[in-house]
Amino acid sequence: MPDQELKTTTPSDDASLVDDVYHQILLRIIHRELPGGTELKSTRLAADMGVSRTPVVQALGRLAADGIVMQQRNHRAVVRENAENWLVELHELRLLLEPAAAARAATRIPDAVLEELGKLADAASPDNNPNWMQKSREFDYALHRAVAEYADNLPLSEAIRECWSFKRLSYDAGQDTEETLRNGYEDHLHIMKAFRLRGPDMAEAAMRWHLQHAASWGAGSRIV
Amino acid sequence: MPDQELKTTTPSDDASLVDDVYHQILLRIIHRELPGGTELKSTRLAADMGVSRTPVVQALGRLAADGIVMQQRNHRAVVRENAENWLVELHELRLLLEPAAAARAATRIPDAVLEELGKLADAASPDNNPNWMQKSREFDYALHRAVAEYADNLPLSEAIRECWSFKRLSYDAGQDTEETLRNGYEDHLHIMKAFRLRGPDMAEAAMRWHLQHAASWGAGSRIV
DNA sequence: GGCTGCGAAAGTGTATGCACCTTAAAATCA
DNA sequence: TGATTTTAAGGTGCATACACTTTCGCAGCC
Repeated sequence: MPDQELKTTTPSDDASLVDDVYHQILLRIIHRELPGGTELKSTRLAADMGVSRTPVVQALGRLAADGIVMQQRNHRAVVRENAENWLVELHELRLLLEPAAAARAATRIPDAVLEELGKLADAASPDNNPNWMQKSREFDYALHRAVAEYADNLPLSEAIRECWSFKRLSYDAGQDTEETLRNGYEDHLHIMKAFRLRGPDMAEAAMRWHLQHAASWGAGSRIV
Repeated sequence: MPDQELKTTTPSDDASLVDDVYHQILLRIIHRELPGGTELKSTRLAADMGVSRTPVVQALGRLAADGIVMQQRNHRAVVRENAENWLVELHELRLLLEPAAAARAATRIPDAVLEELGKLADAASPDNNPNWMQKSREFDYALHRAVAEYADNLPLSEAIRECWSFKRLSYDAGQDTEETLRNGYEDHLHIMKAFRLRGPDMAEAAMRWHLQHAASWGAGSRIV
């Protein structure tokens, strides 16, 4: 049992081995290190990562549920064709989900939450703060997460949340430049304004603009 | 040559134990037998179902990934509030996904597949066949599945496929009446016509009509 | 009586074991 | 040689084992 535990991505608990393994495999797929068609053997992966087969099997199960990997009973899991483009294609899905969610959230998000988001927005203002970039990412995340939560539809929320769990992959890889963050910040303020005015259509439009805008500067095109 | 004489379990096992467990738990949640807030202990569930803890843990992991259950490390999984309405709320998600997918599929679905679907449609015609109801369900499934597949966007396809994996729960519970099937059949023919004409907007409209129509006769409202 | 702290019982995450299935390579036959 | 059967190696699904964590009941204490 070669236990080569690198102190990399896990600063503390709350992340189980399964999550860890899941992300590692996913990253290797997206990096085209494990291209479509590759067979993923739980034994091999377990040995490579220095863990037992159990968490690997669980991670593969989740990847299969996500549709990133295909798994026939008693057969090895296989990386799905085009899985490398997952993050890119995901952007189109967000374009379907998030504007609709924003419209729903516009009339439901509580004032208190709105105020809280406003504070985060202030803290993230580029001309306000030295490390506004990190704050801006936090604001971004909080805003989209609030949209998901107050869309008041569990499957929709979860679909969006899952999109974001993938999006964070590119975040964590430090994919965003100062320019994109600044652009995003402006868009987010528009969404906030729509929320403050409680306008579903405005919120939907602002969100759609934001996502299409983001696509134009390559939010999904150049993933890591 | 293949020695098909096996003694273990049921002969028709293409479904693993974890799928089985997953569905059982989900059904019990939707039936409100395990209402929101209920703690799900892998040990108890395993004992109840007469399996080991391993497949139960995996099933719980998938339910957590779906957002139906929440799971903190080293804590018991707990059924999410409002999870009982999952299938109902899912319909709204389909309303976002499937029309868009139909529009995309309209220009991409191959002629051969269209023809194949046409055959299924004929076989499912109510005034054509004694057991048209079963055929109609098959046609329904094949059509929606084709929409997902030829939308040509992996995450979108998978989101739809997952919606359907849930929808089948109500199917399998024999939830559909002759009336609803007949209504659905008509709608499906319209979608087919839009596909044959290669009209994205038509396909989108036909699919949207179908889903809203279905909602009106309670496709999701009265689940099992 | 209500808190607080402690210890046993129960639960969780992960590793390991085992029976069966797949796969790939060796062995056999034309 | 090339096709086909046999066999060994390796993989999969599930069960079980075990260290560690949480939960819960029950003393003692104010």
